[in-house]
Amino acid sequence: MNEQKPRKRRGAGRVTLNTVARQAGVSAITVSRYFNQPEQVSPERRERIAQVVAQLGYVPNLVAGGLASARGKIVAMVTPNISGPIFANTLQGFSDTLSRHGYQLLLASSYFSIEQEESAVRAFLGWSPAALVLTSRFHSPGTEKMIAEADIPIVETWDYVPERAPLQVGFSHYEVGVTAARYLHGKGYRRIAFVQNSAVGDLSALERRDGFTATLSELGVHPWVFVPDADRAPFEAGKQAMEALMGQAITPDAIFFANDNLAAGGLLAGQRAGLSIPQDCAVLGFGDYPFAHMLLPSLSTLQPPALEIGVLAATRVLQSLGVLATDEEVERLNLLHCQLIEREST
Amino acid sequence: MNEQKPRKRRGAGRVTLNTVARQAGVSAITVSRYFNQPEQVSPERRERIAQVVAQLGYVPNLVAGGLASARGKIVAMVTPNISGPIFANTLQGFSDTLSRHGYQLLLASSYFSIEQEESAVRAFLGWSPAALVLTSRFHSPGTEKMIAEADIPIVETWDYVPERAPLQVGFSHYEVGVTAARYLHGKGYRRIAFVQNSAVGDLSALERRDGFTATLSELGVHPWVFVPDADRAPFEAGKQAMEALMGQAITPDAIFFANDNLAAGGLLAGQRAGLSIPQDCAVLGFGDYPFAHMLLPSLSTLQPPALEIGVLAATRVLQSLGVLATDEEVERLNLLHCQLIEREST
DNA sequence: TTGTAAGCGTTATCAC
DNA sequence: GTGATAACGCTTACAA
Repeated sequence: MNEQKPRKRRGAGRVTLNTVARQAGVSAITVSRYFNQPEQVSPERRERIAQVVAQLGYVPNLVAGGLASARGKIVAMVTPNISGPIFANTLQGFSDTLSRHGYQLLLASSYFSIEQEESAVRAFLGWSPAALVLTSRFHSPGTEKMIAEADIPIVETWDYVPERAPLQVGFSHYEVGVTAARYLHGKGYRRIAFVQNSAVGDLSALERRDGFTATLSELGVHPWVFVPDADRAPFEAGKQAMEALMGQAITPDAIFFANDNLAAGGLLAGQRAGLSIPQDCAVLGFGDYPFAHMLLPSLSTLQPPALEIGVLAATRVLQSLGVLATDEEVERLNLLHCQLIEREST
Repeated sequence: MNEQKPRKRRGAGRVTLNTVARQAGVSAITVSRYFNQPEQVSPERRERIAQVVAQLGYVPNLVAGGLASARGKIVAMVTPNISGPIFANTLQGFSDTLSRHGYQLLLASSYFSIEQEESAVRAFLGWSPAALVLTSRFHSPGTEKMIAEADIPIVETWDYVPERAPLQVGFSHYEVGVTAARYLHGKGYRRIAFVQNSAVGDLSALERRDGFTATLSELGVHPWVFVPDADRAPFEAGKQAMEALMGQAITPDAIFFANDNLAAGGLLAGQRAGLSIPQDCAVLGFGDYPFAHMLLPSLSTLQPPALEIGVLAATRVLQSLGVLATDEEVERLNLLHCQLIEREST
């Protein structure tokens, strides 16, 4: 067991606001104002303080500031995962927009588990963040309680549910399903299947399915739904789906996959089996993952406004905090839309 | 201009350690111990406190704790980007390992700019994080100064430079170049080119180039280096490179691209021009991006230990903090290796 | 095992 | 425009 490196506690020797104040011959609060409301400090003192700050290499202690003001310049975000192709762009847009305004990002991932989300939210709240951003609308009762009581702006992203209390920045997954169904039906396909995501807990994907199947039924087409084994990686699940579907007596002429990873697996499995796509079977994905345009044939898909969600969520947060100006009240409902990207696979 | 939502300052009504202490009939410090050294609190009080905490929904204020102890349970990380395929896995591994031990991740991206990195580091230091993790060894003088003076564990990832002071968790990019050169030469290729990254500031990619060209020279092969236009997206830059290289009088029989995005662009441009790969020209990438195995032909590439870097970096951080046990001193030098993934494109 | 007292470094409040 | 003073909610140090 190694010993924790001994660090002097009571910040002995640390450069504080007081050190700067003494050196500059002003009071601590003036230095504080120099950082927070510089216009309230006379130009001469401003210059003097700037000098001392540079000379001493003073870095404001934001922890102390956060405690004193009960409002740290931190925004917390919980996302299902970081490394996936979906949420990464939202994260990037969110983080960049925030940091441009001096806010820091506290991040955790939930892996689509509402329990993990709850524990992340609980830990975050201890840092009294300026705002909290969640992904999707599905939370544990504990999380619901915390966000109801938290006295900070809460934003839910990716989903869009007007009747919920938090700010909404997202799109309707159901609508995505509707769009996909109309599109495939409009292209003349009539034996149409949906392939579900193998990741348990991705409830939004089920809404896409519901919109898809309901619309097909309305159009008089009986929709197939294929559910891959729960433990498979998406790419493998896509393969499994394609092999299973094309091995039947009656085969589909178009398949809508719950996401592009599944679709890519399906695409390759189809080609390996000698199918020509889209002639024998069209393939439609969801997500417009980075590789979608690199496949052969390139993958038709629905592109979610990922980056836009991140930027807009950050903007609404900053507006709620009064950092960014708004003409009127902060827009609570922000409905964005997916874009159908037609490529070669349909 | 909208007004900042008025929030009570002096946490009026907020549930604090003292509220809990009063309710439980103990002193504040006992409640504090209940959270930090539960074994020092008698079972009866422990149970009583647990009850009250649950009943009041008390959430410890980590900001106050951080200020008092000068050691917040936050670890800060600066990465070139979040959404790219490269660093995302490192980030994920890092974040997950940390959060398993109750530490939170403070994150910012630098976009390969040492100025942005410096400003992120400065902001982070204000939160007095328990540790700081950077990507690569290239920093501004200001950053160097801060990390030299900061009294916390510093880790540099992805690069591996034993002579530097911070903990190193990474691999040798130069060695990657050497491996690639030997591999292509060993396969019998003799007219070999390197395609540089279009992203300015990606200095590690230049080290791969150096290892590659130096090794080829040693092997008696004259290495080509193609530099795409600086403003192009990687995929487009790869296309440009392939078209330019194959348009010459003497064409290469193998190309090593600085990363898989470039390689994918090259691959598709080659196929579109009617080349068969690898017969007419072999293509080797770097990164093993998620799509590498989905391409047709699938892309041979060098796979960096991305996730492993993240997990190991977090482990070393936790060991340095005494959270995780170590037999001896914390390993300062952690050299990992890339793996050559041979697929169809070579 | 438990408690008391004294800060941690900043900002809100109010007075000048 | 500037300053003195008292918090913010917790943990360290020391005592019992």
